[in-house]
Amino acid sequence: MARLPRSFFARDVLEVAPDLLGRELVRGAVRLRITEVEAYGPRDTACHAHRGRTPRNAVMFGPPGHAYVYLCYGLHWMLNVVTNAPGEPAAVLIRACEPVEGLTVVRERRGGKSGPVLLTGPGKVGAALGLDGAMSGHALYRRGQLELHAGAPIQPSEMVVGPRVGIDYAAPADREAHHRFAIGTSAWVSHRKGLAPRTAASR
DNA sequence: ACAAGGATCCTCT
DNA sequence: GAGGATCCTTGTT
Repeated sequence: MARLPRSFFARDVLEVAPDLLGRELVRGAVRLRITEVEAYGPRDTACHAHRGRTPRNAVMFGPPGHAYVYLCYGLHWMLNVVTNAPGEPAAVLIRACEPVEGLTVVRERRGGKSGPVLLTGPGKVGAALGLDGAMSGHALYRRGQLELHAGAPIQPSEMVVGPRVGIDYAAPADREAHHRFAIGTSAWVSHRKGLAPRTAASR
């Protein structure tokens, strides 16, 4: 299966995020279909980069198509995909996936669990892929340790949207913005209550 | 050099 | 629904 080209990522984060649904993350024997994402962009107080460039978030200011991996709460590694033009910090957080291949390895990395609890949450996705800080900055469009394959994009009618999770520190408008996107028909989605079909008015 | 807090997860109740 | 785990990043002294 084909990797997504670098040009795929060189668009606005709000365009790339929903387009990542149905795409596939590949690391070794593990292949995961993306089911839920969140967009974090420039002029967004929920984004790690909103106060400017720091050692941690520098990757977000770099070229699109690279992984931004960071440690959350001291123990969870989170995977983001950098978008937009260089100098314009933005990234898509991968919040949930559905296993396609390598379920045995995923179970091992996730403490022997099974079912949606395996992969519904950004820390779980990071664990299932065996990620850590060494993967931050890695180019996803090249052949390598971690790749992003084209898979199959979803139908617009399958998509549900809602506010992002765990960003109480952000400005009200950013907290309420519907920047979370998921596959409504999938069981592999976290915090489903906050999600609903996109209305005509919100497009 | 220090203190505060975090884009979460798991286990209990 | 609540609380602890666990440690890095950041802003401040």
